This record gives sequence, structure tokens and C-alpha cells, in this order.
Amino acid sequence: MEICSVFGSGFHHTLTSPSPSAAASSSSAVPLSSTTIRAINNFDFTATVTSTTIAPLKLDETHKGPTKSSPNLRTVFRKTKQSAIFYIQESSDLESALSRSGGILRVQDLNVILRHFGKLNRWKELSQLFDWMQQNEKTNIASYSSYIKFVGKSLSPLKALDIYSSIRDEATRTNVSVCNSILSCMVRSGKFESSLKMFHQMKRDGLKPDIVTYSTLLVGCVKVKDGYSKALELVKELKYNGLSMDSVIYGTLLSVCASNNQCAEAERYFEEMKSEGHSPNVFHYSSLLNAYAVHGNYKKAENLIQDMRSAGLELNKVILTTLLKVYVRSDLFEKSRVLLNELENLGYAADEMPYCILMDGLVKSGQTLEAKSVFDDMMKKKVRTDGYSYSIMISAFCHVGLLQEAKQLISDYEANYQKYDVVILNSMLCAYCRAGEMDNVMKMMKKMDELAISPDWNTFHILIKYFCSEKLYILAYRTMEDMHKKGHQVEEELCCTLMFHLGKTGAYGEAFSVYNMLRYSKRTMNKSLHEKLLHILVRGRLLKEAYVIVKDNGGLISPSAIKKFATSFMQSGNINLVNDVIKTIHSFGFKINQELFHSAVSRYLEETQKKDLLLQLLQWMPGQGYFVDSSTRNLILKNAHLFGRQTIAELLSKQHIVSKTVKKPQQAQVVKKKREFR
DNA sequence: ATAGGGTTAG
Repeated sequence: MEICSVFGSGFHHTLTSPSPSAAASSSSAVPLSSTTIRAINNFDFTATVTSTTIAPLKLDETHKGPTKSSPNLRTVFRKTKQSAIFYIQESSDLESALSRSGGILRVQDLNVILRHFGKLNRWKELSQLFDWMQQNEKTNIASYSSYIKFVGKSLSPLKALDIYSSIRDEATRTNVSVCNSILSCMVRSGKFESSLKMFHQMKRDGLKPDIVTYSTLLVGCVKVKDGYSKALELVKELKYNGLSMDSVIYGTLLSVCASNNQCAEAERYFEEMKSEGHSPNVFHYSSLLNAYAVHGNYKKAENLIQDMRSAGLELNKVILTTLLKVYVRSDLFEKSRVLLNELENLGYAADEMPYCILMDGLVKSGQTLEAKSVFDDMMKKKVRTDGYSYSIMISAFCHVGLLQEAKQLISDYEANYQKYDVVILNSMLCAYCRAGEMDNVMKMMKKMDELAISPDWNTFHILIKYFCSEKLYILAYRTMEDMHKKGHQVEEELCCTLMFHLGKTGAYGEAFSVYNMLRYSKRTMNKSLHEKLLHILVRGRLLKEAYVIVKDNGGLISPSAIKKFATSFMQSGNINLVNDVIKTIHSFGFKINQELFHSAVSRYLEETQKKDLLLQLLQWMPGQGYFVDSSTRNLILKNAHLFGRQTIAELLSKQHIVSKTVKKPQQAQVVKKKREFR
């Protein structure tokens, strides 16, 4: 039978086109997709349907619809719909296929096609179909939840979010499937914080979360710091809502425990799960095993393997690879080698992963050359590599200063593989930086750029360190700025070094900017850093910036540094801030000495339009137990005509009273409470 | 009638 003739000429093109997604004619060697086979099997070629009624179909034929009195017609109708679905799925021109045959299909039929496109990663057609469905008002909740899922999976979680946000109907927007779908997209694209925020908003809008919602969100806890406590909150909430833990939730939770260093808790959940009648599967076991790997608890791991044997579970590749990780983390390298051998015999060591685990462990325990011999062994066996093993060894050689060896591996890699990613490029970059080969450093950066590989934290860190070592401080600064803008946390030690050198070379503003980046990134920073920067800023006469440091961290700065700052500020700081500075350092418990008052007064006398500020200062002083000494007093009196003699006389006499009443022992007490200038 | 899961390496 010639299939083409049954489906009409519209289909012929698809069947004979070389497109890999095209179905095949019976004589072609191209295999049929399972959907195609199903459609053909379900199609009754002997029915009273002729080729012309199948595709394209006329809308008016559908209005008659199937009737109870006519089972034959119903069958015909069902088959017609099936062939229309098939026709649309396999059409090379979706747009025209839809306009010709989409009309007879119900929403659920269109959803079938939507999922078909999604499963086969046919993203363009997926979107085209969904657009058509929207325009023809043929969408329901299932369309949205499927479409959002696939769009998120394809390329752009942001697009999925757009689609979700564009849903006008509140009932659809808070439907649990639709919510679960978009939350899953967000979680899988690493936007866990946003997904939690969305989740809360959804609940306020009327979402009734179910067990799927909670398991979706729990996945986000696996790769996030503080994930364990967030997971606990979610578990508490689901229980509060009357839902109960199922096997899936337990699996995710175990994985959260393993990745968050909660070995004891992982054990507890494992037991709890069993006591609730869920028998653990290979995933539950591997998560627990992974938790044991963190602390190298190989005894417990071996017991667990025994349990698996008793339960009749297969010790698969992942389980044995994870066991290898346990041995490596326990520094049991002999046991590790034996197990790796076993993996090889079982055919579980066809890719580089187990070798990488062993090499990484050896490198971390300082056995670089042993790691290299594992590497050589692996190469001899022609194990497939994606670059992981190379990057482990290149980085290891860099770390111990074996730069020739590192560079040799880079050449080997570049000669044999053309695949680059951020990690392999980082290790190459690191080698060239350590070797001080600027040309090659630039070459690597260019390559990164060309391949549109975005630098990560490590890349920036390597480059900044390198630029610092080459005394290219401004370049290092620009790179750090870039790093900060890209949202990476800057590292304190490196910031400290860079700040110091920027200060030394007169780039004071840049030093201040580095300090601010660090402050922005880190909640707690080394207490001595504020003072170090203060010295730099005072030296650079950036007194306004210096004042910011003092105001925010006065309590952490030594009296001598405060004195140095205040002295400079009185001399050349913004005159409008002089009183503020005095009050601020006083509020931190520093006693203002006479020299500072003297220079403040001198400043004011130089700029007579600021006389109000002088009067304010003189007024403030006695309340805090301060008074001017005789030389300052004489200076003021000499210029008293500028301020109004009467006012000056009154202010000074108030101070005089203070100076008399504050007797020696009392004064000593006041002073004692204050921090002394050294 | 749509939505969820967990394992290994740089």
C-alpha cells in the first residue's frame, strides 16, 4: 500500500523530503517514528474515508459531529481527527496545516500535538502551534502547563515566565499544575530565590499547593547554600497543610541532606521513610551513600552496600562510582584502586568520571604524580574524555608549580580536542598566568570571547591575581569592577592586596571603590580593613570618603587613625562638615583635644561667611564638657567683631564656667571614659 | 488530565 496516496498530496512532500523528522514511505529506509507507526496502525484504511476527507478537512464537515445513532460515523470522525493530528504533526508547513485542519480539533487534541512537539524538542513548531491555539482561543489549563514546561526546558525560562505572567485568567494563573510547571522551570534554571517568592505570591493569590509543588521546590534546595533549613521549612509547611511525605519527597530530601552536609539527618529520614512503609530504591541509597562520602564514612557505606545486596537491588554504575568517592574521601587509595579495577571489569569505567574522582582525591592529598599515573593509565586505555581529567591535572600541576607539565597537557589537549568550556579555559589561563606568558593569557581570553563562554568567579580571580602580580593594578581594578558588575562576590584577601597597591600608586578613588565592592559582597569583613583604607584615603586627601569610613566604622578604628583623619579634615576637609566630624568622633567615644578645636576655629576664622558654624560649635562644646584653651580663646576674641561681640562673650563665658566647674578629679573621670588618643 | 524526584567528575 502506498501511504502517500492515502494522505493526499499535502503529505507527499514531507514523506519524500530528506528531513530527519519526516516520516518514511514504506519503501524508504528511514525508520518511522513510534508516533507515526501508532497513527498508521490505528488508521483503518478500509473505512469509508477517502484520501480527500482526511487532509485537508473542511470545517463544515465537523459541525455535523458524531451521533449516537451512527457508530460508524463516530468511528469515522475519531479516525478523521487522528489523521488530522498526524497530518499536523508531520506537516512541513505547520501554518498552512493548521489553517486547513486545525479547526476540527478540540483543545485536548491540539494538546496532544503540543506535547508531541515538546517531547521531540521541536521548539519552533511548539511555539507556532501554541500561538495558533491562543489566537483561535483553543487553550486550556493543560495547554498552559505543558507549554510552560517545554518552553522552560527548551531554552528560555524567561520566556516561560513571560507566558505565565501574560495569563489573564486568575483561576488559570493559580491552578496547581500551571504553578507547578512554572515553578519547576524557575527551579531548574537556578532561580530558586525567585521561585520561592513566586510561590508565596501564588499562595496569596489562591494557589493550593500539593505534594508536587513541594517536591518541585525541594529540588531547588539541593544546590543552594542554606538549602537544608529551607527544605525543613517546606517539609513543615506541607505537613501543616495535611499532606504527607511520599517516596519522591524523601528522595529529594535525602539529596538535600547529602549536599548540605547533613549526614545524620539523611540517616534519620532514611529510617523514617522505611518505617512509613516506603522501600528505598537505588536513588535513595545513592543519596545516603553520597552523604557518607562527605565525611569519608566508609564503614557505614559498606554496610549500606550490604543492605542493598540483601534487598536484591542492583549495584549499578552510579552506586559503585559513589562508593569510589567514599573510599577516595576516606583516603583509602588502595581500596579505591581495587574498586576502580572492578568498575573497569564491569564496563562501568568507559568514561572518565571514576578516574577523575580518584585523580582529584590523590591531588588533594598531595599525590600529584600518582594522579598523573592514573591519568596516563586512563589515556592508554583510550577512555573517552570531555576535558575533566585534563583540567584536574592542569590545575594540579599549576598548584604545585610544575608549569612545564601543565603546559604540555594543554598542548596535548588542544592537539586532540577542540572542545572548550569555562573550566578547561580557566585551568589553561591559570597555567599561562603562573608562567607569566602574557601573550597566551590574551589568547585564552580572546578564545573565551570568541566562543561566547562567559567568565566565572574563578576566571576573574585568576586574572585579577595575575594582573596584580604583573603590577598592572588599574587593569586588575577594571577586571574586579567587571567581576562585581557580573554579580560575583569579590574575595577579601585579593581586595586587600589590590587596595593596598592602588593606594601606593596614587589610585585612591579606585582603592575606595574596591573597598565598597567588598562591603557590598560581604556582610562581615576583616575589622582592620576599614582602618587600612582610612590611611589610604587620608593620604590621598579623599576626606569626604574617609569620613564615610569613619562614620560607618568608628568603633573599629584605632584612636591614632581617627586622630590622623580628624587633623587632616580640620585642615582641608569640607568646611560644612567640620562640626559633623567633631560630633561624630565624639559620639564614638573619642575626646576631642585642643589642637583639633584650634584648627577647627582657625578654619572658620578664614571663612567668615561660615560664622554660624563656629557659633554652633562653641555652643555645643560646654554641654559635652569641652571648652577652648586660652590660645584659641584669644584667637576668637581677636576676631570677635566678625561674630557680634555680645554673642561671643556669652558663649565664652559659658565655657569658662565649665572649665571652672570641671575640677581636676572629675575631669580625669570624664577623660577616662573617653578613648585616649595615642 | 495538565505538574514533581533524587545518584557520580573539573
